[in-house]
Amino acid sequence: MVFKKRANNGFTGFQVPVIPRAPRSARRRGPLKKTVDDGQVCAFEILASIAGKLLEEGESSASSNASEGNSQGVIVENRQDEVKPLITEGIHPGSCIESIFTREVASENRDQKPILHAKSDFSSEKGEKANVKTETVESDDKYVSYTNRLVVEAPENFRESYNRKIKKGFRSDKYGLKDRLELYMSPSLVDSKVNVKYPFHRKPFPTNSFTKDGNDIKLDFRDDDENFIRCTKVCAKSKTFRSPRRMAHRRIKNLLSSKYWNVAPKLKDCELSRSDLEVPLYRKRKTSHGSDKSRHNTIIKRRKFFDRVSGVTSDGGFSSESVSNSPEKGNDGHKPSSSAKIQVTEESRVKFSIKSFRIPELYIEVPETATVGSLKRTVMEAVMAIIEGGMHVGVLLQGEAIGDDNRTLEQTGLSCNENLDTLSFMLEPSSILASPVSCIGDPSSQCDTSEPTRSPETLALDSGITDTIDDSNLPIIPGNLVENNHDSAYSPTDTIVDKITPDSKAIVALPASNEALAVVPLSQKIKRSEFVHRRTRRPFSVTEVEALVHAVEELGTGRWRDVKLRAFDNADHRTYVDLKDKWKTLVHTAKISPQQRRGEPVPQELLDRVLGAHAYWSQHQIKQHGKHQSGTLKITEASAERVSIQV
DNA sequence: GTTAGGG
DNA sequence: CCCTAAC
Repeated sequence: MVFKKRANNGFTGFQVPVIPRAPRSARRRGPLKKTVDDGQVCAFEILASIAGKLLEEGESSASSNASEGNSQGVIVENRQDEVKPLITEGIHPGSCIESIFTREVASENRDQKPILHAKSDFSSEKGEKANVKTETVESDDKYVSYTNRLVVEAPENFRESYNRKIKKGFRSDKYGLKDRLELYMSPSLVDSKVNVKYPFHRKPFPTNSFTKDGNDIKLDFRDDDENFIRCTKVCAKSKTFRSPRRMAHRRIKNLLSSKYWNVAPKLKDCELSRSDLEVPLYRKRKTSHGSDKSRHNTIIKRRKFFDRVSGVTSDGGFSSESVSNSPEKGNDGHKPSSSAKIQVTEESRVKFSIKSFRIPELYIEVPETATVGSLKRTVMEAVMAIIEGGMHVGVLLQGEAIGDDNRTLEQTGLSCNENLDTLSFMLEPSSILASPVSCIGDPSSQCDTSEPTRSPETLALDSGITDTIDDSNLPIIPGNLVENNHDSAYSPTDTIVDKITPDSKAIVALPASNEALAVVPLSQKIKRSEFVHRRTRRPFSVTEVEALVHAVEELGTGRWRDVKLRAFDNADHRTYVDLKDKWKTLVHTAKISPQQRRGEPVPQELLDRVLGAHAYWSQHQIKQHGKHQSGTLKITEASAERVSIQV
């Protein structure tokens, strides 16, 4: 494994892959495709490709609209007097691809079930037909009565030939599909607005989507037939997972459940091969990576990067195998260059198999009208944002970070089964992006996770990072990151693992072999991380400003908690301190000339109200003291007054 | 835990 | 947005 560092930029191992020119959102998604183990995203991508292709070919306006950009969705207004095909969409054979039709109706109209006719003629060149059926899921959401899901199942042979074609290239003209799937909405749906979503439509992306050439890490994911097959299989059974039932969920919180990225490295084996006793006691460090082979290398099987939505399985992502371009590629292993000062009396192998990394708590908010597709993208971007920032690995033993990176596994007690049970790995984002994604505010606005996640911060590790990290015996232990390049092998340069807090958004890998343990180690006794990074910047939208102003007008400027509760109770990412700060800047903004203002312009009307409220509460704060509601000011005059003075 | 204010 | 003193 060769992690190279970029000049002055610290550890960049897990930054975004360099993907050519493409919309950011598209780029972000890239890496995921090949990384999903269970194939879900894989399926999505395939579908996306097909859909994209078909849409390209499609003549309908809906189709062409949808194929633009990332195609968040197309709204088709159904006319009463006609039954017209709403969409033409490609379906991934063998999978339960959903074609999401949400019907937005008021609750009183719920009895009027939408009818979705699926005219299927999804057949391969050989004439194998796919089964197409629709399922209508009744939503418990008031505004989305029904969601129709389209399920397409193709015979095995169909699937395979299909996939084979896919494999040859997404741009192939032949997908083995003769016909398209056409959906008709029943006339009974008159005058209800029907959203036709293309949740999975995306641009095809290159096969080697997670690559970084040059001096940086190169992660190369390549699918093979096996993957595709597995992919489809899994998809078939993952229906429920993708059920759009709750697509209108107002706030999806704890979407990914686990509070930390803890997960379980499955420590299958802990085998100590006693065959390497000839290893020298003192091994001279070699900074040249891996020229010196040895069996002392760590074996990490490569897996996919993500484990469903909720999981980043890492072992692939970080494994040496993934770094296919390292000069040492093909080498059986590398001498643990960093072990120079380590006394190795016998060489043993400890195998680590990290099953997956889960994603920490993510807060996501989307409008009720958001599509499942956009939700997925949102989650995806949130996840990618975290990953892009780069990560570090820490090792926890029985919940406690192993601080001494110079110790050998053996010395640390990691070479015996007992301890392996309580071993956990931890990924820490270099830049915190804990929960940056949200789409509250006006629903019309695109659910665009703006703000590219801040560029990875330079880490404390910076100076300590090695130019190359050998795929040595401790590849996932920070010590390697820190030590390799330094002769002072014993200098306690380890700062990472030392302090990690439960809310440090760390990703922790836990032994999967023991479910019970999967929850244990991280929660306690972990110290605070030094890598407490800033939250991502999230500019207030006009809508939010409006809400804030309104609340302050009523509550005054000294009750931020109340303001929060009243106006931002469901916006978890806005703390009352945030609101207070925002108000502060609002007041400032209102006072300066429009030319000096930056960011999304706040309507002057709002700024006027800000000044008005500010003035009012400045004067009335003292009087108000104990009282509460009475303060509901009528600052109309005050405002005007103020404005005239100010302007 | 909240507020208020400087950074 | 962060940090923290002060309550």
